[in-house]
Amino acid sequence: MPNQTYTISELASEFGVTTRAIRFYEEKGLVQPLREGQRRVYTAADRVRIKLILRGKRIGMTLQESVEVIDLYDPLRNNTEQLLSLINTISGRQARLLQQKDDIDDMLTGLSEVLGLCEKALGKRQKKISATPKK
Amino acid sequence: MPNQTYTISELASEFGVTTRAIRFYEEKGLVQPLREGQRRVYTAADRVRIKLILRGKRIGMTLQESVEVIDLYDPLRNNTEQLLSLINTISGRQARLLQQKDDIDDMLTGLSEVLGLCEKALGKRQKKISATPKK
DNA sequence: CCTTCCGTTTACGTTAACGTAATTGTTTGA
DNA sequence: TCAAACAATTACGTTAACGTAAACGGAAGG
Repeated sequence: MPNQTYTISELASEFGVTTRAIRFYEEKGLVQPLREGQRRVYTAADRVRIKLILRGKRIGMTLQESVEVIDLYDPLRNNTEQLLSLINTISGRQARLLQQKDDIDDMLTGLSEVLGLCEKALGKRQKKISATPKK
Repeated sequence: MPNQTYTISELASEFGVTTRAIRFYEEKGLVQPLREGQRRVYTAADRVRIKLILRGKRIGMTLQESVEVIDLYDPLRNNTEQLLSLINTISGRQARLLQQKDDIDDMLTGLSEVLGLCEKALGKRQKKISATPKK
């Protein structure tokens, strides 16, 4: 079954968003589902696009930025100038992503430290508790 | 010089934001600089808070989320219930951050592939060019 | 036949995070 | 002394990304 299709509410519930959101993405030109009469019919490719858009959102990209990144994959340009500019675009994006990874690592480190303090504080209490009669 | 202070425009230019943004953060209660007459005077602690807020922004957190995370560090709660809830909060946040790292890694992988294709395409041209007379 | 579920369109509302004036001090170097 | 630079307050404007509501259509089931 290679050409599976999806309804809007299937995708909405799969991705945990509202149908309104998906229609909004269409308004903005991010996806262009087929129609069966009035009803929207989403292909596997549409589904992937939406998935990538939501991935972008999770790391703080705007919808426009997400499509920009997605569009880096497709038409595979021709002339040298375009290729060089594409390389620059990609490099810039990679730099930002690496910065984000650093930010995340810093935050994770901080949270782990706090977590350690919490457990230490709880540990003291647990000792007290475990010294009390069981059950 | 342990108690260095900063003016609003110093911090603004250091962090690459506008003074309006920093005043906005104050409106929202994210920082509370001292005053010297009318003028705002920022301590090193204020500066760090702003830095952390901007770090949060870079990875897609709202200002409120950023302060929530920052506030995880300070008052180091007392009773067991609070500690357990704090641990849950932290764990949830860590999970989100790990998800974000995965998202970023996926995107980085994709971009590297496209970059590879670009360079391959350019390589072919370079061969042609390097076969032409130099200078 | 009637209700109950999808689904569609249209349109106004909302929140976050500032931008952009306009106006009014205050200090400071020529 | 006076303009230039920096700061403050007030207030309206803007963009993104949907939320929410109203009103309507087809189809499926009891």
